[in-house]
Amino acid sequence: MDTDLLKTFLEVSRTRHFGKAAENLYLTQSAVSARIRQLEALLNSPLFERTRHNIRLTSAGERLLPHAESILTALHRARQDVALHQTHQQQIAIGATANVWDILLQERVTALLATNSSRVLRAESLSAETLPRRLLERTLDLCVMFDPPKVDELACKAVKTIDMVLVTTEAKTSDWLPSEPDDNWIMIDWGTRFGSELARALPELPLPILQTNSLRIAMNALHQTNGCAYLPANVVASELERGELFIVDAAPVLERHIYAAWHQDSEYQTTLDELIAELRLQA
DNA sequence: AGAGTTCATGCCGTTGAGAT
DNA sequence: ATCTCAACGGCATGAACTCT
Repeated sequence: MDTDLLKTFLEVSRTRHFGKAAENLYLTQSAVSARIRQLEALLNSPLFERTRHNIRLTSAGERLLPHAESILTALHRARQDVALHQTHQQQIAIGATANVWDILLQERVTALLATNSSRVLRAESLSAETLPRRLLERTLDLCVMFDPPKVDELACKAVKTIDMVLVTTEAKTSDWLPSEPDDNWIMIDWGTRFGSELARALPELPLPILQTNSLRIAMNALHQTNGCAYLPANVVASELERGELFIVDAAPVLERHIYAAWHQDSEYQTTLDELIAELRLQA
């Protein structure tokens, strides 16, 4: 199968528009139309429902989507691997959720690169749902995340424990807890387990004014709204010191474990062990 | 020669202005 | 408020062209 057909399929499914897809691919609309028709003939199944001003994926199209993505990612990786083989280098693909990159990995990966490691890294920020699938497809070698994947083929270990503290932008009394909408409670996605632990620990929490999986968005909103949020103690340490943030004494400190996961049959097992050590991800 | 692309055109649904 | 109709937008198709 020609990968151009898959690229075209992904672009049309992304833009939901033949003309826009054609523009993005530097083709004419009719070329895009022809490619999609060709792919549909190849798979013997319609991939899009064409109604005026509304292109929708059919169920066959929906099923093709993850396959198309992984085929193209795998091909891209294979090309890089072959190129790197000539220089005797290894490429390791690391995936993590946005907030794990923010609070832990970004800084460490940058530090690792600065040490002139012979490894070539590929860093991807992905949703928690996508990470295990990408390990199984072997388009990622190592994942770092809040919730351990429950898949037999994947090995997993807790590599870090982080203390989460409730902070506000203004000092509060010792018995204060957020309970009103005006308290501007900001909910950050620290994994499924955190959500249930939080509900148990603070059942009176109001509805969040913002829910996000990005630490940067949360921090911004926290300062803009004078709100409150559960954040990693290490991240807010300097702001606490400077008096820009305050710990809510009445709220419990919640521990979050961060897990590293990889494929049990990974060909890079030794390299991954070394990498976990170099990234200081030891429990 | 064959595959892929462009160009011109057709078909059909949507939109919006004007008439009733 | 509803209807009509022209203009527009968007996908499909076939002939011609280009490239390898």
